[in-house]
Formats: sequence, C-alpha cells, structure tokens
Amino acid sequence: MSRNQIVRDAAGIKDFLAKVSNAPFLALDTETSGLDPHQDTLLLIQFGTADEQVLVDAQAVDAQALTPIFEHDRVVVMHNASFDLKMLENHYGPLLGLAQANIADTLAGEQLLRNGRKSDVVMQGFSLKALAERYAGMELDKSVRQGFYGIESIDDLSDSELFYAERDVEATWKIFAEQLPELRKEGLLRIAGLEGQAQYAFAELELKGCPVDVDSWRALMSDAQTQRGEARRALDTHFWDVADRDLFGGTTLNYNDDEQVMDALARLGLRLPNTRKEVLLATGHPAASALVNYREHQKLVSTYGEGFLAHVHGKTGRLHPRFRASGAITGRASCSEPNLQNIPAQSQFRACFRVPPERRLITADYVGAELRIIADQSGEPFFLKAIAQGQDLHALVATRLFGRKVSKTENPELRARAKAINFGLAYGMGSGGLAEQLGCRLHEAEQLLMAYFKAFPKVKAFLETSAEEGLRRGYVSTVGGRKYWLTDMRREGRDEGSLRRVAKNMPIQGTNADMIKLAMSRIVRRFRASAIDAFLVNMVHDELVVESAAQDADKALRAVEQEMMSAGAEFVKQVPMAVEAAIGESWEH
DNA sequence: GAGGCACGCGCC
DNA sequence: AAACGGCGCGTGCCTC
Repeated sequence: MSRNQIVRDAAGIKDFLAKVSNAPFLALDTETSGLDPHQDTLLLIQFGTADEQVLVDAQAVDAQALTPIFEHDRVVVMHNASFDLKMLENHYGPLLGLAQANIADTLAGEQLLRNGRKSDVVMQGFSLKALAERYAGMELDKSVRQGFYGIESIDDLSDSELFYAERDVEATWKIFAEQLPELRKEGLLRIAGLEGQAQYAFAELELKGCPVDVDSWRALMSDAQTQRGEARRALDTHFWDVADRDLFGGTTLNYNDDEQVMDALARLGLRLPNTRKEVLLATGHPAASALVNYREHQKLVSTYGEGFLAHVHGKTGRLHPRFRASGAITGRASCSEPNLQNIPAQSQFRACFRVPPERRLITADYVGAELRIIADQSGEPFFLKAIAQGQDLHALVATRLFGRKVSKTENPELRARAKAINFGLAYGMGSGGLAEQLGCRLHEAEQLLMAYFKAFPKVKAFLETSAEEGLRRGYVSTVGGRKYWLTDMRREGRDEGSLRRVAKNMPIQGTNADMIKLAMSRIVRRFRASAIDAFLVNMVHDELVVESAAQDADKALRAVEQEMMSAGAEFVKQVPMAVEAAIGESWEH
C-alpha cells in the first residue's frame, strides 16, 4: 500500500472503472473528518469490488470526474447510503447526479432480512463491522476510524488508515454479494430496490434540513412557560390541604413525579390506577383537570423548548434531523434529533416552520391512506364504491351502521363513532379499546363492532386472514413485499392477542410506508430531471413537505401530486389514492 | 455521571 | 382498566 494508489483525476477514475467493468455492482464508501456535512470535510471516496479498490482524493477531483461512477446502469452499494450520499451531495452538489443514481444499501438489506427475527442469528447489531464478520469473516478494526476525526487533508492519513478505507469497500461488496441470494430467496429484492432508491431522498431531508422561525417558536414556548407557572399555582391551591408546603406559598409536590401525584390525588379521595390523561379527565375532579392542564404546558416546555431549539444548526439556521428510513419495524421511517414527526399539529406550531417570501412550502398528504389500503386489500364493495365515487366514507359507514342520515353536519357524533372504528381497525382494536375511545359501555362497543363486521364482512375477513396467516407462516408482509417475522415477539413471550394485532396492522402501516418511500424517491428524481428548484424538508408517514423557489412552486406541487398518485397506484390497485396538496409559506395546512 | 427503565404524551 | 399499531423525548428514579 503506497500513496501513489490514490487517484486524483478523472482519468484515474475512468481507468479503474474500465478495469472493473464486468463487476455486477460496485461498493463505495467515504471517509470524512466528522458526521456533519455542514461542518466536516469529505476526505476520501473509495470504491471497487472485493478484489480491487481505488482511493480517490475527494478534495482533488470535481463532480465531473466522479459522475461515471454513478451512471444509472451501475449499481453502487453502500452501507448506510444516506450518510455517504449526504456528504457527497454537499461536497459536489447536484452535478454529481446522485438523485438519479442506482443505489443499494447493505444496512437496509440487512434490516429487511432480519426484520422481526434478529434472535435467529448471533447479532452484534447492523454495523458494517458486525456484518463484515458475519457475512465475510472479516475483522474490521474500527479504532482506526478515530484517526479521521478532525483531519483536513488526506496527506495526513497513514498507510494503515488508507488500508482500512479499502477494507471497508471489500467488506461492503462481499456483504452485498451474500445478501443478494438471501433477499431473492425471501422475495425481498423488489423492496430492497425500493429502499436503495429512497436513500437519496432521506439524505436530502437531512442535508437540506427544515426551516424554522426560531423567534416565533421561542415566543410560543415562552407563553407555554407562563401558562405552566399559572397551572402550577392552580395545582398548589387544589393540593394545599393534602401536601407539605414550601417557604414560598406553594406545595413541595413535584407534579412531574407520577408517584407523588398519585399519592396526593388519593388524599383528595381519587384512587386511580395511573395518571393518564383520560383517567384523570374521567374523574371530573377539578384537581385532575388542573393536572392535565399543567401537563400540557409542561410537555411543550420540556419536549419542544430549549432542548428542541438546541438542534438549530449554527451554520444553516435550520433543523437537520436524523431520519432512519426503516426506523419502525413496520417499514415506516422514524426521525430524531429533533423528531420532526411529532410536532404539535395545531396551526400555531406548524406555522413556525416558515420560509422567506421568495420561497414556498408545499405540503402534500395522502388522504385516508390506511383506509384506502384496507379497502383495496379487503375488496369490500361498499368501501370500494364509496371511495371510487369520492364520497365521505366515515359518514357512509355511519349511515349504514346506525340507519340514519349522517354527514359532516348531520349527526356528526355518529360520523365520529364510525371514524373511530375505521381508524381502530388498522390497529387491531377490540371492543374494550373502542369503548374507551368512544366513552361508552363495553357491551355497546361489542354490539357496534359486531354490526360493523356484519355490514362489511370482507374487512373482517381481510384482518382475520392477516392474523391467521401471520401466526401460521410466522411472518406478515406488505404489498411491496416487505416482511415482518413474528419470531422475536414470540421469543419475548408476547401473547397471542398482541401478535394478532401486529399481524393486522403491519401490512397496512407498512404498505403505506412502501408507497410514500417510492413517492419520495420519484419526487426527488423528478425535481432534478425537470430542473425544478425544490427539495424535501420533512416527511410524516403520509405527508411530505417540500421547499421550493416561489417561481417553481406550481411545478413542484404538480410533480409532488403526480408522483404521490403514481406511486400510490403501484400498491393500491382497486381504488384511487387521493392527495391533498397546497402551496404556502409555512407548514400550516 | 452514564445507562436503563417506566411513565406519560407529542405525532400518524 | 395493562390489552389499539408504530415511533422519540423528557422526567424521575434506579443501578453501577
């Protein structure tokens, strides 16, 4: 290993590609001085096969030199591709053509293969090191990586560090070579392809980040803090006679400590099984509702206060969360640091996610996605017809169930009941849960469910078949072919009811995830292909948020709508999907 | 001081 | 009233 194996120009890259032109795919990895593309440096790009690798000085080459690597007829395999894509995109810009590249991901592949059955193999996690050991018998010494942190140029890298960089390529290549037949055997090739193609979209989400108006947000949190103070004083008056008092006219109770709160409530005569909101409100006691009120403001201040704002990036002034493309076992994405998938839905909060006047935000939702999936998968004629005619399904179901005219204005309480069942279905809800949800008697909920399934037998059949098949085969799957094995749940001793609910829910929730991931990958490609100045800034399970230049907003909206619809049509065949999209300056709907 | 757990609650 | 699916985060409390 010597320094002259480092390539610093387009010719070197071309020569190497010619040498490996017969390889079915190439593996690629990068070395960076840190994890933050806006802060840290891309040092090395290494790629190749199991036998031959090349190191590219990232600082010495331009996008033009690298484009041949990512031509669409070549599969480029990475481990946790969104990270490398993020660093590459930031360093070279859209010229590199990453949005159109044909990406495969060994991390995504492994997650698909092991989803719900981690306990089948000796797992050391999903790191490249762990997979290299298990699939290729290779020892990767990750301590070497420490050497890259803070480095500015590859001239500072030692031979052992360069050797390590090459070994990562070799390992990634070998892992993918082993995963491929496994994926094929399990029928996971299609979904693995979809996951690979979605990596760039997730990289874009993280890299571009989400715009937030910090001053407006802080003002909301300041209000919450004030109201939390008032709420705490109100609580003190309620508990004054049953608690110790401090020197400042308050009680010594810590209202954040459920045990203390439960004891204090008991002294007021309220003996509760827990201190959940519904249980507190059901008592009708003023101290209980005061506690609910306090908690609401406390939640805002703690979860969405300074800790949240600490994630605003010093250089970009935006939020750059981490998205895990398959963070949920159902195939849904998850988001953290900060989580942009649980921002309060009230408009004053969403309104803080705002762009300057020359920019626009486009919000686009799948309308009733899960219900449409249920309709499609079950083939329930009543559902299919109502959706095809664009009618209000909740209202129609209510009319059918209760024998009375129901719409959003006539008997809306009956519509709400039908809606509760329609939603609950996807979660495998039983009569107990429904009674809780509706605040009615158990036997009333039982009768309601019976009437529902009698009216819509194919819905019942679909859900029960999911549960039965899941238990029999040991796994459930989505329309996109994603699988979820019940192996780990069984080993954890989860009861059958729990398994059945998961088996009912995963195909629905997971198909929704398949669908929006395909939409995302098509949208980002379309933006590039059509030279639309727009990019993704958030995704919340069945909703996408896109930022665009004001003059491109109409085109961006049409692209988002069309791609969401066409992606939906690949998974939901019997009914049309519906997308509600709007252009604005904030995330407010 | 770090890590893990239970709880409660924000979202879909 | 543990039993409605999937997440991440803050708090309090525990152990090490």
